Amino acid sequence: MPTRRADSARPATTHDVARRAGVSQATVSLVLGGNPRARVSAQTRERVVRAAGELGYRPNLVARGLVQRKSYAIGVMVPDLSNPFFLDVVTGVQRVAAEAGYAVLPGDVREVSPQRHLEALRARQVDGVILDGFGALALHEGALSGMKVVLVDEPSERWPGVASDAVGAGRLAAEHLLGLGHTRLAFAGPASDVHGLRMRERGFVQALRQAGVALPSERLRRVPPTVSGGLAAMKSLLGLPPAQRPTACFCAVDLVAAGALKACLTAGVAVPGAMSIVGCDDVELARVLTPELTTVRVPARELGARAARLLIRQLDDEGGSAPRAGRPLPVKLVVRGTTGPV
Amino acid sequence: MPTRRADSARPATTHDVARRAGVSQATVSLVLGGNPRARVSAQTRERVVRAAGELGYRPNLVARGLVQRKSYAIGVMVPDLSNPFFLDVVTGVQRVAAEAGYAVLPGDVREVSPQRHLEALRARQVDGVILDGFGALALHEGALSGMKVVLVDEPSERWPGVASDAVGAGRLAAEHLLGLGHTRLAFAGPASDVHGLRMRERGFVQALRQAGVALPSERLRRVPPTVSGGLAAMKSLLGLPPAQRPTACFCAVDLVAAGALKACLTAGVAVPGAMSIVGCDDVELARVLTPELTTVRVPARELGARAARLLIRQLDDEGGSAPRAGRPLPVKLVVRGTTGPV
DNA sequence: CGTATTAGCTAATACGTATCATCATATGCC
DNA sequence: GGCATATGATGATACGTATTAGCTAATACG
Repeated sequence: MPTRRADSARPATTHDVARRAGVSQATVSLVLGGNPRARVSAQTRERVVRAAGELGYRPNLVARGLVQRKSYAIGVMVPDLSNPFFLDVVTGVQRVAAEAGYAVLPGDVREVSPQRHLEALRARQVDGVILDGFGALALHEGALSGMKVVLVDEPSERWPGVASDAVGAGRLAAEHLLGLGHTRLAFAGPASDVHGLRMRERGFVQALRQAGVALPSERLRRVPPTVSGGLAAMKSLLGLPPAQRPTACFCAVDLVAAGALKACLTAGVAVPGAMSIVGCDDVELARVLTPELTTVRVPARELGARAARLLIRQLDDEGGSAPRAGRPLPVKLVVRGTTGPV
Repeated sequence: MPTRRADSARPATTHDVARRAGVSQATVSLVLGGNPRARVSAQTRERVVRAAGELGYRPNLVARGLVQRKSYAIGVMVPDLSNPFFLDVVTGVQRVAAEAGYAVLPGDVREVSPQRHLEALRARQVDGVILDGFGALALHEGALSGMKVVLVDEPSERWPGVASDAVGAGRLAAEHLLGLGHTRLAFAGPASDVHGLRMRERGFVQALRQAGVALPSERLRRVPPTVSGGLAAMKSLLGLPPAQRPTACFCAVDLVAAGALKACLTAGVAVPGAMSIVGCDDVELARVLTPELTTVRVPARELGARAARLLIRQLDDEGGSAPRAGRPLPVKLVVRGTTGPV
């Protein structure tokens, strides 16, 4: 009890392996460490590998990180992980990060402020950060100084980013509804200044204007990007006098569309008979609803995957110049059950 | 270009602070490091704090972790983060972990095997792991050897854990449906050997048996714990000859219930008129559906929070004995729109 | 006044790995 | 055989922090 022997519960280190294999710690590091092109004879290599196996050696990434000044971890921050869209983005990041040997520290911002979260990530020496859904708000802070950053759906001069064709998304929704003969249209979108969402609205409005269709402000609803936000928006739209009441509504976020649909169904308004609804994102929920939601698919996973590739390339190229963003990812209209002719 | 001066972009270290404050590195560590009860004069403390502020010093958690043999990070593994229930569990963990100064590395298992993920967590020197929804499968592996572990909804002799009253959940669902006069009942649940879900089934079956109501195997459906699983299950139940067709169904997972509901609605089967449906979990989705889902609320966040507290107490008590699990968390029937009399 | 105690600070070391300069040995070539 | 070179392994050092033993100066005590 008082004396504590060499604790076998303590994980084996390169020193332990070296001792057992009869070589130096440096040699062990060369054999088991990163670069496989180290000059080590096949014989000693074999001895080291065997000893490592026998001791159950696992490299300590913390120690490695300290000396290499690299943690092989990246952070990703989104506004709300409970929105499946953002979860998909993170999943996309995770997939390519895992392949490249990077861990991902996902950050929701519901619980803790972006600034604090960024500080935590920095303290843990993440090699870079992917930011999705933050307006100029968080970006102008010096909180990002000295960090490698990739933005999602947020154009910037300072940092590279990836984006989806948000304007196109709004446009597609508008054209679809116009094509069905709707002229009294409504829009429900988040009040936030998230750039991507603003662009969806802009695309929608632009297409309407080009078609000579008006979007009066009483049919514009700015609500939180949640189901209850959509619920409130549609309730209020349904309360308009018949002459102003829309026959179709574009919701810039699927969750909002889900709320809008629910408002209609509980109010006895037939969908798509009396009200057509178009969402945007194409989250899994869209196919769970009845009727299934017509929406614009935004390739969330691909968005995340590209962001991760962009960041990791930047990291592996050892301070190489930040690569420029590619073209916006195309979006696609997916017609399902919530839209129909007037 | 060739010569590289002291790079001011490199974050300040305790040495830098020490130099600027005119004290030793050790003193800086005493002032800024963990324990605030270090004996340092107010004067030097002030000098150090100011110097740190001027240099924008941030402690390097990697280095600290190396010497303290503690990373202040915990891992949490769930089967599927896209299931909001598990996301809620993780959120609960995150909340209390953040308070205690721990970071959380959430792990989905859809992309990478549990074993690989555990290895990654171990390599990053996490201080402990919270495991949810893994059967005996992953547990009997030696992959957990030497790790501090807390289980969620999975009883074990070896590791402490927290649990919800899964048997009670099944029971509540049964009693509710029996109370409405249903006697031809069905069950749809995951085929997996996840213990918590099995117990939900057991509670349901037990309560039926006590009421003298049979649950013949043709009204038992084992499907993946997803929406499409529920869809398939209900489709197949609706295909039964009228004499065998159930008038109500308990789905052990809300997602399955959502699929079941959709199957009914698209088949023109009135809910709750011709079919009552009870889910389990009470995820947000339950209130998005129309009609809203009657379900049994399982306190996911609280489950995660307790698991985190259990783990962190274990960690802070410096190898203290693993605390025993408390009582199962109570569950609660939430009657909404998918159940009604026969 | 001499000694014991304490407060306040520092030098040295450790954590586990990567990496570089160095050294010993083997091989090539004329 | 003698020299240049390539190969294979090692010792030493660094990464940024925590921590302990120990040192100095000041204070307490008899």
